Amino acid sequence: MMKNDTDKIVTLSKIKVACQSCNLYELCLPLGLHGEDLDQLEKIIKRAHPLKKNESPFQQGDKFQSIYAIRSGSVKTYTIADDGSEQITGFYLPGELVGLDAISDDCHPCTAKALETTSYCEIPYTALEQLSGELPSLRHQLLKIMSKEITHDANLLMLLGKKAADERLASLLLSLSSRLKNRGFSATEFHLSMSRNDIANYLGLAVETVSRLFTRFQDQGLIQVEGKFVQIIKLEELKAMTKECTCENPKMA
Amino acid sequence: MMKNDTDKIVTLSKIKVACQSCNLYELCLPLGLHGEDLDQLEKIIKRAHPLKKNESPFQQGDKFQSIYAIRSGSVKTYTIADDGSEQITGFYLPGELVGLDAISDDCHPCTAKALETTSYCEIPYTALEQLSGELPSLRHQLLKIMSKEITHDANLLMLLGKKAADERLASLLLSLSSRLKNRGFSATEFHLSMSRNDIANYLGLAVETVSRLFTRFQDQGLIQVEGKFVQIIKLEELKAMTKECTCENPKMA
DNA sequence: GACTTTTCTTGATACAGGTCAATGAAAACC
DNA sequence: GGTTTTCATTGACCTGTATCAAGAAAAGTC
Repeated sequence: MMKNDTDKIVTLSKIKVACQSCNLYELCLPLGLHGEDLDQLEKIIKRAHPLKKNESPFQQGDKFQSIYAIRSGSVKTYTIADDGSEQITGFYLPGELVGLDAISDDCHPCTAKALETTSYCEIPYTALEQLSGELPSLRHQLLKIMSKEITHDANLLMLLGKKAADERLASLLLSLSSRLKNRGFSATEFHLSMSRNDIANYLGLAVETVSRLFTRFQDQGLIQVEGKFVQIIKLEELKAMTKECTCENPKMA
Repeated sequence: MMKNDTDKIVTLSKIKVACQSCNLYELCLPLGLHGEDLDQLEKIIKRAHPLKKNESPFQQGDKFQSIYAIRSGSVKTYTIADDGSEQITGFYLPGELVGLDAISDDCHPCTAKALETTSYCEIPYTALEQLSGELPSLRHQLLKIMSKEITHDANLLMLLGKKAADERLASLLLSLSSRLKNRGFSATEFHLSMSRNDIANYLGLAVETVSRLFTRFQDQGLIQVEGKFVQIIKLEELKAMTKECTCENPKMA
């Protein structure tokens, strides 16, 4: 039963999709582009074969060539430290761009790996940077997306720096919920394409803690879990949870 | 004695400095620009009066107008959550750009505050975005700086997600050390312009923990501390500290 | 210079969440 | 279909760091 649901979500895509007809148009790079301009962008975009689960479009240390727009499926990015420990830096959903962190050093600081069957568009960066010189809308949108990535990371910092374990998990669930909603999926029922281990790693927790939290949330009637299938029952309470932090010092200026 | 040292570092700047003669040229936005192009960039840059300690160039929620390049001094950025708790998202040194996270929503998601007397250049964003269309080098450098910000945040995530308290403090000290070095200051002796409280907040720790760590590091002979003045004695050992993480699972693929 | 306020340090105690260990449940593989 | 391997859950225990409390040192203020 879960398998079927996953497939339903995953296999929306056909291999050959133009930006014009892509339902992610509003979320992705081409937002604001039309006619001739959009054609130009499409000309530089390569559409590759979908990735199978666990395949990587690029590895940490690879020379930076392209950024990648997820079309369907999902991807995680992670860095491996010198000591071999892995830190997941993000989960990416359809319409999101992966690889923007490679621009500064011309080399990918993290590895991307498909969490499930995932199709994507490859956008050669040199061409993109050049084209963004000619198309103000594209330039605008690119900078905007990069800025959003910075904001997102800053939020995550807040999360890892200050929040308790339950608030962290709640935040992740809410983030996925709202992003999925924006993409036309249900905000209240969805599949987690990542493992408990991935979630724990991302949130800076132990797997056991994450597992316990899922059952606790369920006991509290906040969510309904069955393996990777999650149903959010009390969205508002989850939201409240991420807000009412333990620390109560409103005097700080 | 500490006051004097601080002043020495802070008051390098004169109010009117053109990018051409600014010693931060290599680190800042104009990198790669010359002659005519550099003139164009300079034309849009405003140079404002220095900020006194605790003054803010912008506040959380302000409409986004400009990004800010620090010329001398230093700045912290922080967000205030709904519950009033504050999370510091970054410390910025000369040559670094503050406010890039505001591009995506056209509104500053954080407040910036001077940690000491700080001079800066204000760069109106609309003009910058437009100009970056005409000047490939500028466009390149802007994207690069934004990408670096993303990478930096990702590192910090790693820090807060996985590392123990002592590794976090070591990382911060090393980050400051190397950034100061790049800016022509000493890598081994410097002032912390931020309070212990700020450090603790940034690293997701309690002030008491930070304080204890400073004394412990000193007892271990790693550093020498006197208030805000820090001298790094064993740079290599500090570096080793940030690498040898507790978790030893090199089997993870 | 005395007074107030803030910042920093140090000690004692408590608890959230990590670690270890064991079992159950899915996937993956042959 | 059974076996192996990976993943998830649950319990018992322990440790690092937060919290509470109190004093010392700086930094502002008059």
